[in-house]
Amino acid sequence: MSDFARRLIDWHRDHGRHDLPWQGSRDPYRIWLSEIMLQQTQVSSVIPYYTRFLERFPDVATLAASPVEDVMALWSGLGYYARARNLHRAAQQVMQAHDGRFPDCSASLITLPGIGRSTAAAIAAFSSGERVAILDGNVKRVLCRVFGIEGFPGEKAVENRLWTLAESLLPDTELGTYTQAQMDLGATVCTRGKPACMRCPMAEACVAARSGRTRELPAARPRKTIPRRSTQLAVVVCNGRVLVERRPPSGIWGGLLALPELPGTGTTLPAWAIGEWSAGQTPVALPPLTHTFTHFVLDIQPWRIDLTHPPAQLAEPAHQWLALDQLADAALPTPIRQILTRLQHPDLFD
DNA sequence: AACGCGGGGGA
DNA sequence: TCCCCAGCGTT
Repeated sequence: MSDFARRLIDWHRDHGRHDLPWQGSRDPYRIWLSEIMLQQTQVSSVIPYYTRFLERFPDVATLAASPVEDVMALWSGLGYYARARNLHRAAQQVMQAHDGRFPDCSASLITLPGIGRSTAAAIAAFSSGERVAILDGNVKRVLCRVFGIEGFPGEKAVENRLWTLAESLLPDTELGTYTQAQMDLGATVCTRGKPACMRCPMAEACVAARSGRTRELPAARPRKTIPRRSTQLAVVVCNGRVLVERRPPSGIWGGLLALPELPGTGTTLPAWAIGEWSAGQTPVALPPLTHTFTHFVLDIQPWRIDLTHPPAQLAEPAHQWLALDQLADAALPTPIRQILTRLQHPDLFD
């Protein structure tokens, strides 16, 4: 066994995380769910979602048979909503192609939507002990530092090198422990900001630690200036309900409920929109907010429009009325939830 | 305010 | 095959 793997497994016994809700089960369904939620998302954020999700969808058959809207609603607030859609599709694929038994080998897992090479390996290692390498953000950071790998890990050539390295380090046994140990080391010791090298089992051998270069490794993503966009949203309120619109399946907030967008980028509401929605009432500008995505910054100007009578029919089939006291259960992205929560509790600052 | 994070899909 | 996209929490 590589010295790397041996030290990691020994370290994990006393210093790894052993109390996560998805540990202690070899059920690939549960492990799969946790791994999908953990993509791009920290453990502490995932835990309450994971618990709620399992209560509502205890097995793959239940998940596959449920409306995708229910899945989206339980995912609301977690981000990267394509994960939820893929999760639902994958559940149906398992029912169809695998007779309802969730696969536990990486070759089968990788054919399911939302599961790539690293996630397939993680699920397989945890549920069946298969000897396959993972390469998530934690592992990339650890390998770049310990072995002094130069270059941005998102770059193809660097990533290929990391995959080869990760495979060369695999132990012959204890794949589940080894895999968890890598994740734990990256998450609790070899962190991005201030790594705790004093507590690290690799410190003596680590290129970055020995040369004082933990800040330089792994190399940062090349900088790009991100664009700024602005949008105006209609907050049409009637009888304690608000008009919401189902977003298209892909793109920003894909599949979630959001507020209808008003054309124009200025700070005044276009005249035609006033006619269309407000039936002569004066729209009121609500406090604007700024939401930051990875690739752009979005300035949002919400306009409140109160209707005394609901329109005979909604303008678009994607529109529906959402009761303001049912926000908690709705599939809303974070900034929309913020606007509507503020609307219902004007005295709360959240 | 900038950064990091796995996989899908389009170029 | 490569590159762009996505939403939140952390720093």
